Amino acid sequence: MEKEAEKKVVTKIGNKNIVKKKHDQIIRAAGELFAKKGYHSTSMRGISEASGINLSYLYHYVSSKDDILYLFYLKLHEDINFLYQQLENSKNEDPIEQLKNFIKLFLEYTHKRKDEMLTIYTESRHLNRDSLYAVLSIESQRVKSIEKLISRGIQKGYFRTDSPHMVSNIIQYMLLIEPLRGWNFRHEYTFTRFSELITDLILKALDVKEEK
Amino acid sequence: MEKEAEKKVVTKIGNKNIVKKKHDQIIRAAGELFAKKGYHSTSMRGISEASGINLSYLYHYVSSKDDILYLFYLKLHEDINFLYQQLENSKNEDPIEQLKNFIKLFLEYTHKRKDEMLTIYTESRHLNRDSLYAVLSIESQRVKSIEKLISRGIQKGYFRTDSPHMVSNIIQYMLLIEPLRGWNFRHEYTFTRFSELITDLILKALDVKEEK
Amino acid sequence: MEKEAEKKVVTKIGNKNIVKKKHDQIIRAAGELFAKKGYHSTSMRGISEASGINLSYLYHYVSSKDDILYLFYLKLHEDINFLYQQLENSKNEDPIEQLKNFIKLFLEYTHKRKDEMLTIYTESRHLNRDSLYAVLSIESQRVKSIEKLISRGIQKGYFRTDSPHMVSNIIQYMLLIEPLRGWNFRHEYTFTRFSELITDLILKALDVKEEK
Amino acid sequence: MEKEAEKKVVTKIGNKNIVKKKHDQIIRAAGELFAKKGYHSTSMRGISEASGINLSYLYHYVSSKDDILYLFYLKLHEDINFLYQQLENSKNEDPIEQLKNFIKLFLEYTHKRKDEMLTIYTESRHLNRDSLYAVLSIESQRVKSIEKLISRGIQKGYFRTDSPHMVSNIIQYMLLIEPLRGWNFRHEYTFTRFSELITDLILKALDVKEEK
DNA sequence: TATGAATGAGATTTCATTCAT
DNA sequence: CATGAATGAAATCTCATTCAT
Repeated sequence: MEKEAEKKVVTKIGNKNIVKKKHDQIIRAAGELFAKKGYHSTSMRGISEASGINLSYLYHYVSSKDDILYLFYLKLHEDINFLYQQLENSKNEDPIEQLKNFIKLFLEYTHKRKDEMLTIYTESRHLNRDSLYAVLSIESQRVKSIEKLISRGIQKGYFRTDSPHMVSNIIQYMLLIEPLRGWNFRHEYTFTRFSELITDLILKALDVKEEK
Repeated sequence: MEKEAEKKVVTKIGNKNIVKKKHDQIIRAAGELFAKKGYHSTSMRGISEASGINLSYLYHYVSSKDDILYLFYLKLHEDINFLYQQLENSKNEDPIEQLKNFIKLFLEYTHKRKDEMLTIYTESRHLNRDSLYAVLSIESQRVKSIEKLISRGIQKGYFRTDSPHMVSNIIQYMLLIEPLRGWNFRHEYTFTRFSELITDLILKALDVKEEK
Repeated sequence: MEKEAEKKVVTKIGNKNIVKKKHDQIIRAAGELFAKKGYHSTSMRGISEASGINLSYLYHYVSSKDDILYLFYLKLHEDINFLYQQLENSKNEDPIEQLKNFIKLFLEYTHKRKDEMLTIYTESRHLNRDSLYAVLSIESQRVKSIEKLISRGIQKGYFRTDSPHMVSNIIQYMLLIEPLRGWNFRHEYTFTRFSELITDLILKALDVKEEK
Repeated sequence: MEKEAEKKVVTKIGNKNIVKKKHDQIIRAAGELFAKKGYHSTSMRGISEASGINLSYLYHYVSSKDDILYLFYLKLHEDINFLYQQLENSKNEDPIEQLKNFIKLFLEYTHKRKDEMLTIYTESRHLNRDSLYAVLSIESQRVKSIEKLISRGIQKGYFRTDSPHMVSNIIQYMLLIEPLRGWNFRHEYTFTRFSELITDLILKALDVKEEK
C-alpha cells in the first residue's frame, strides 16, 4: 500500500500509551455527540463532560477541536483498515470470493456503525486544510486498494470493465449507501437481503455472471 | 404524485411575489456562502451582506437561519423537480429512453451545481426537526418517482430486478456520486465519459442488455 | 508634514459621528483601566462595564482589543498634534521662543495626562504589527517636526549642534521624562521649577546662551 | 550606599548555590522570551520548556511568575551594579573622567542588552506591589549614586548646576534612551558617535567646558 | 417596508498554579 | 530533588436574534 499523506496530532504528553487511551476516551465521547448533534453543535465543554476529562486538560491531548474530528475519522479508519490490506495482500484467492467477502465485512462494519459513518462523511468537509488533506488521501488509497483487486480479477478473466478506476470509486461509494441513504429503505429490508442486493449490483457492474 | 410532508416558511410580509423575490435573493447569496464555508460557518450577517438585505430585515422573510437552509434545499429541489414529474407523466415513452434521458439531465444538473448539491447533502442533517422531515419526505417521493418508472419498465418487459424499491434507492444515490465523491475521479474523466459509465451501471442493475 | 503610515480601525457602523462618540467613550473607559492595571490585565469585559457598552457591541466599534490600545494612542496624539503643527507652520517666529513655547505646552499636557502617557509608552510594544508600525511612524514624524524647527534655528544662527537629528530625538525623549521617571522627583519640585530645568537643559543642548 | 528596600524570593529549596544556579537558568530563558514576546505573552510553560526545568519544579524556585520578572530585573541590576559602586567609592579620581567613564560603560552595557533593558523598563509596571517597591527603591539608589558624584564634582568646582538631584535623574534617564527610543536613530549613528553625543549633552548639562 | 442599535449566551482556547507521588 | 496529571478561572471573540423606530 502506498504511503498516505499524514497528519500528526500534537499532544503535550509524551507517553504514547496514555495518549492512545485518552484519545480513545475522547473519541468515544465525542463520537456519540457528533452523531447526535453534529460537529459544530458539539462543544468542547460537552466533550469534556461526556468523556470525564477536564476541559482544559483536553488540550493536552489534542490541540484543537478539529483534531478530535480527525482522530475520530482515523479511529474508524483503523478499525476497518485491515479489510483493505487484505485486498492487497492475499493474492492467491479467487478474486470474486475475495471481493464478496470484502463487501460482506465492510457492510457489516458499516451497519454496526452507521451513525459514526454518517457523521464522518457529512462532517469531514469541515476539517481544516491539513486534516482534510490527510483524510482525502486515505480515502483515495482505499479506492486504489479496491482497484488493485479489480485489476487482478480482470487479468485473471473474472471481471470485465473498461474503467476499473471508476468502478472502484463506485464500489467504494456504494458501500456507504446505508449510513448515507439507509433511512429510506432500512426498515424494508433485512440486513442480509440488503447485503445481497448490493453485492449483486457490484458483481453486475463487473460483468460477473452468477450461477445461483 | 403523492402528497409530500410540507413545511411553510413563516414570513412577516404578505405580498407573495415580493416574498418569492426576496427568498431568491437570500438563497442565491446564502448558497454561495454555504458552498464556500458550510452552513455553520456562514453567519446571518454574512448572508445579509452578500444578499444586500438588511440583517434585521432578513427576519421578515425567514424566521431563522434554519429556514434559509431549508429554502435553499427547496430551491434546488424545484429547479429539478420537473425531471421527476416527467418520470411519472409521460407514460407512453420507451422506459429505457426515458430513464437514460432522466439520468443524463440529472447528471448535467448535478454537474453544474455540484457545490450546492454537496452542501445540501452534507448539511441537511442540521436542519431542525420539521424542515428535516419535509426534506426527507421530498427525497422519499423522488425515489418513488423513479420506482414508478422502473415498475412500468418491468411490466413492459424492459427491466428486470426483484427489488425495484432498492434499485430505485440505489439509482437516486448513484446520481449523487459526483458532488459527493467526484473529487477522487473528476479530473480523470470527461463529463460525457463519466455520464456514460454511470448510465451503463444503472442499466446493468436493471438487466438491460445494451446493443452498441 | 509628511504623510504618515496609517491604519484604519474597522467598524461595523457607518455613521462616523456616532463612531467617533463611541470611540471616545471606549477610550475614556479603557484609558483609565490601562493606566490602573496595564493593557494585558484590562479585560474587554472590564472595558465594557466601565464604558457602559455591551461587551459584544464593543466589537461593532473596534475589531479587537488591540484596536482600543491603538485608538487610545491616536487620541492622545490628536490632542497634542497641533503643537507639532505649529512647529512647522509659524516660520516667522523667533525659533528660541517657539521652542520654549513648545516645551512649555508639551510639558503641561504631559503633566496633566501622565498616567495615560506612561501607559502608551510602556504598552505600545504590545500593539500588533500594523498598529505598531502606524504608531512608530507617527512618533517618527514628531521627531522630524522638531528637527525642522531646529534646522531653521541653526540657519538663523540661534542654535548650534552638529547633529540636529539626534538632538531632536533627545528632546522628544526628554519631554517624556515626567510620566516615565517622575515618580523619583515629582514630589521634590514644583511643576514650574521642573519645567524650567528641562527647558534649560534643552537650550544648553542647542548651545543657546541665556541671559537671565 | 544606603540600605535598599528588599524583597526575598521565597524558594522551597535550601541549598543556596543550587538556587542561584537555577535562578540563572530560569532568568536566562525567561529573559529571552520576555524580550521576544513581552511579559504577559510569556507563559510559565514556555519558560519551563526554554529553561529545561519542569513546570511544577519551577515553583520550587520561585513562588510566582511575578518573581521571575523581579529576578530578571535583579540580574540586570547586579550585572551593572559595580558601576554605581565605583561612583561612590573612588573618591580621588577626577569627577569628569569618572563620569565620562561611567557613561561610556553604562552605554556599552545597555547597548549590548537593549532588549532586556527595554523589557525591564516597559514591563516593570506589572510587578506586584512588593517587587515593584523593591525595584523602585533600587532605581532611586542609583540616582543617588550619580548625585553623589555630581555633588563631589560641584564641590571641587568641576560641575555647575543648581539642581544636582534633578540633573542626576535626567542623566539616569538619558542613559536609557537607546533601548527606549533607539529604534528611531540607531541605524543612523555608529555606537561611538551616539555615545559621544550623549556624553556631550550630559557634560553640557553640568556646565563643563570641553576642550577638544 | 426597512434599518441601526443592542444583547445574552456561548464557543474555543490559554494559563498560572496545585496535587500526588 | 523532580515530575506528570489535573484544574478553575478567565479571556477574547462570534452569533443568532430582538428592539425600537
